Amino acid sequence: MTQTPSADAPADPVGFGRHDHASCIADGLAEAEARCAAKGLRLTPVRRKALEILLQEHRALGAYDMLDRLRAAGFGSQPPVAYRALDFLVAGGFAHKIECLNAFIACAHPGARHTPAFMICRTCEAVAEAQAAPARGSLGKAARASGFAIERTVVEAEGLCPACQGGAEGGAGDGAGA
Amino acid sequence: MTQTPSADAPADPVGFGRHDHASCIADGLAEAEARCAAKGLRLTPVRRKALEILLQEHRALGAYDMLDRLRAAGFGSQPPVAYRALDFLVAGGFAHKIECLNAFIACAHPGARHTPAFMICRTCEAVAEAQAAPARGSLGKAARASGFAIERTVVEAEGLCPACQGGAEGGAGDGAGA
DNA sequence: GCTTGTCATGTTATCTTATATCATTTAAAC
DNA sequence: GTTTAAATGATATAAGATAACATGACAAGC
Repeated sequence: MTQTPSADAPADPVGFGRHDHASCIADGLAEAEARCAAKGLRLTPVRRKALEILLQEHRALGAYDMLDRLRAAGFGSQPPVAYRALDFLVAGGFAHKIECLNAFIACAHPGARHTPAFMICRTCEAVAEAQAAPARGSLGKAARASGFAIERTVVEAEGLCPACQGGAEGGAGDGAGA
Repeated sequence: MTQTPSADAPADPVGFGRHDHASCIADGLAEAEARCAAKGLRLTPVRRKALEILLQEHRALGAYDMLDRLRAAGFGSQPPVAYRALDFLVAGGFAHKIECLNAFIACAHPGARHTPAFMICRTCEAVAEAQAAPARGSLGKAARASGFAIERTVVEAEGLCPACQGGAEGGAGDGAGA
């Protein structure tokens, strides 16, 4: 079931479009280190490793998948190990939880105060993060009309990414252009 | 955007504020019966009871809460009993799943083909359903820009309902009650 | 009436996701 | 170096969800 990308795929099929994935990881870690230093947060080894694991894929990872990988990296092997690291990353804005998958993904816009929205491919499981402004649309209108005070929003769209449309739905195909 | 309060909301967010709750239940059941008859779906006793249970509250119910109530009503007591009834209701558009709560709620606009959005009070747990148009806002823009084809959206807002703002957070107002 | 196919239900078992709790260790502050 | 707070390790269990199979209800066809 596992598709282990990034092992031998030169161009990552995930993330909707090609990009310099190595810099995704390096930049994400550097950004997290800088922000933790600035805010007095402690990016401990297990937390750093968890973030690195998330950054390796543009897809959401379940807590137990994370746990497996942390264990493989020599960290503890009980659920709280993964959940605590993930909680830290989410609280610090370095990762997000995808509610409809019960899974976690590295934040694509760390540092920015933002309201994330996610596009989730149901075939290849790639996830792209966009900015949402739900409070400005019909939801915001309904909230104002009813007096509801929005504190946090969850916006997730499930569908097909460019590579998985048009019959190439097996996903993961290298040659799949847009 | 327009900020006209309360006057022009096309679909009122049932759940916050007082209303004839008895008719919520009666109307919901009648609507479901009519739509099942029209579509050849079977609203069996356990399914009907599950819908009635959901309609009794403007808040989300976990599958195991549902199971408890179904058991109390004389139906089976194993998880699939609740999950099957809930699956039927969700598939038929009579109920929705609130992803960030892992819980279920009766649809407030049955019959209408719609993209629901939810406002969830973190204090009293009341949930109101509104209409969303996520594909028209920044999410839709991002989807078009990246070539992502949206099939389903999850839009949920967590915050405080009118009754729970301003110190009266015990849910004293009980806007959804009786 | 009986058979057959289909859908729904009951039940067992198991799997996945998540948290409470307490002991121990590490890092930092003094 | 001692104190203190935070982080980690480990055990146990709660909560959410599904797979698999047996039984039952009911309509269609013989």
